[in-house]
Amino acid sequence: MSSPSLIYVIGRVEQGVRRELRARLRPLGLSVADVTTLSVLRGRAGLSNAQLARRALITPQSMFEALASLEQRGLVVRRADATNARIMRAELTASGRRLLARADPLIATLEDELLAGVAPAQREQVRDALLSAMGELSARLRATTGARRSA
Amino acid sequence: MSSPSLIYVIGRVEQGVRRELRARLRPLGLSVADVTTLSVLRGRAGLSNAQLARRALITPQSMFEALASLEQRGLVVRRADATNARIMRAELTASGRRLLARADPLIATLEDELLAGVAPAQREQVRDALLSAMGELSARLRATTGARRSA
DNA sequence: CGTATTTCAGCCTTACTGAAATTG
DNA sequence: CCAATTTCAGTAAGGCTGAAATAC
Repeated sequence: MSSPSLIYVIGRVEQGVRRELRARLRPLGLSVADVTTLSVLRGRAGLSNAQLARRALITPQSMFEALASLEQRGLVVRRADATNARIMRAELTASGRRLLARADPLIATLEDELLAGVAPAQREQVRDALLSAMGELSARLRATTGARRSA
Repeated sequence: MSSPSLIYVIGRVEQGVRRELRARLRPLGLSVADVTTLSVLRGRAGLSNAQLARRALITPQSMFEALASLEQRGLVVRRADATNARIMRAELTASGRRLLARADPLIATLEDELLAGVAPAQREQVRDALLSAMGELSARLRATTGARRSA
């Protein structure tokens, strides 16, 4: 295989990342999906389930399950929106914030190990390229789902 | 979120890629895992289950399931190795090769769409960086599993 | 005997589709 | 009535651990 497709390489890397992450987060009692959701909420407190789903590029049904689990464990609280009683806005609890803070260095370490052989300037380019791809995918998801407003 | 971790971005992109791929491959009756395995076998006929697993960065148990399904559908054949009757070497059948050929353009198209906003020179760098990361992960997997010989 | 491979069995994570209820 | 959100229920994809049998 002289030139494996980028799609293939991304898949393999993510697979390995997921495995490593899973193993390292287990002692904290956190799954990969947990940390993803908590991280988004830290950057953007008060997002609704639907908004979170759009951000994470998954369906609202899937995000609902992740959120429910986090709420049950007291890592997240959800309160009805002031003007729309149907919308539940979520944010981190103090304990959710603390737990996520303990996960941060584990993730940073893994990232360093992963990119050990990549120059810093290249790392920037990789992130930019992937962010661009994420934008494409996000547009595509919105198109098929019918959602029109972004978070 | 001004600077999302690369780990996070890779996860989101792969998530979206997987969703798109799944939808586009469904008409062919192929899963993402199917195509991954078939692609590896096209490049390297005669790999054993254990070798395939190491290449794909998954456990031999997981690869076994994927292979069994492919064999059942006649897309792959497996024959005992000449010198070691325990080892089953796999390769594509004619129909497996044909089906994979029909999947190729779908994947290429998705890749183009994904990288629409990324310059060709940058694409190279992205692939190189991810290949480097894959190497790190591969070494890590081998370390914990105890496998020593590469495919 | 030790090691690698294959294989079986059970389970977990994570996401999906479909559909219903609520709210603005 | 329509649109968006939340939520429940069932299902699928994909991978994991543990353990047994086989072959060298």
